Amino acid sequence: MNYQEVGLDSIDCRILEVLQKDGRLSNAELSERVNLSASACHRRVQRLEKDGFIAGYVALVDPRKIGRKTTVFVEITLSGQSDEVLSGFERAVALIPDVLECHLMAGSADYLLKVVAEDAEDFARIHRRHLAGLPGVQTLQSSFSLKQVRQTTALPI
Amino acid sequence: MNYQEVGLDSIDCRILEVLQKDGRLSNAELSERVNLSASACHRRVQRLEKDGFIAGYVALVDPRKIGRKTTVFVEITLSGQSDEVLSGFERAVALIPDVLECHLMAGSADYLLKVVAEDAEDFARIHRRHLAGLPGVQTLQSSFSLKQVRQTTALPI
DNA sequence: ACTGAAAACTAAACAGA
DNA sequence: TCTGTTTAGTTTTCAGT
Repeated sequence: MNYQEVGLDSIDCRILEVLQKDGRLSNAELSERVNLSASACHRRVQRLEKDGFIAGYVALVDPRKIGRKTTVFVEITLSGQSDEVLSGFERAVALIPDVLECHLMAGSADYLLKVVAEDAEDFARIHRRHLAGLPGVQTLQSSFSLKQVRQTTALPI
Repeated sequence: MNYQEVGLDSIDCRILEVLQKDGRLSNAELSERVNLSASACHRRVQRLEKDGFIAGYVALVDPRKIGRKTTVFVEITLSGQSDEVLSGFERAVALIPDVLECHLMAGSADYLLKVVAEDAEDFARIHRRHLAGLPGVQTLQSSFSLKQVRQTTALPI
């Protein structure tokens, strides 16, 4: 990344790198890791939060531990591509908690959804109860993930 | 979710729900939100961490703010599906920081990668420098996301 | 940008239901 | 065993230099 283009210096980058790995670091420890006084560090973090570089802090829950062992990618084609069809679909998708991601894809009017389910049977239920009934759906194709080889929330800085 | 099956009670679930939205809540405030004394709450959180329900805490960095405006899903077919080919591929993929996710997909020996880039040109660079040279790659198809309709790290509990 | 003090928070020990 | 109370030690926050 060329960090100067987005208004950061190398210490800001370092702060983001560290907090992306451990969002609960105390300011005291963070400041040590980036070689800054605690107060200077604290002010930088506040600025990064205020300016939206840090969108928030979250706890990551292990999906397998709570029984969500299955990830499915669903490709959906809509029957039309008017703004109403698209935004009606998007509003409806946003209400399904099992859908973690929804992307409008280039090329055709296709959406790619990332869905988490307990198992294949549970996905069938989600499919029936939530996906099949989405407004404007023309085709719908599901691909199951067998194994998550890599999964990170940390962006390269 | 049927939380009892995974060894949680309704308060544990509530804690996970809350921490998935705000991972930096103080124990004092968390305990208020879940109607528990601070110490009881604190012990539950520690248990959830120790038992791996909480995999960690992270700061979420806004990809657009740091210039990563483009998400691309890449579908890769390997030339073989022996364990060596697969694990060689997986080891190599894990070293590319631009690849946020890599899934082994059911059906064929296909992988689905989620890649973040600054723009299409930057993706072309990543493609050339990192993806094309991955061991065992047979075919490689890229789909660009035009718009992130929904993006959450919070699992439904 | 640093210092120091007040306020808030954490984490452990102890006690009761 | 689970919850609540107390307490000592940290950390955060903010005013002053």
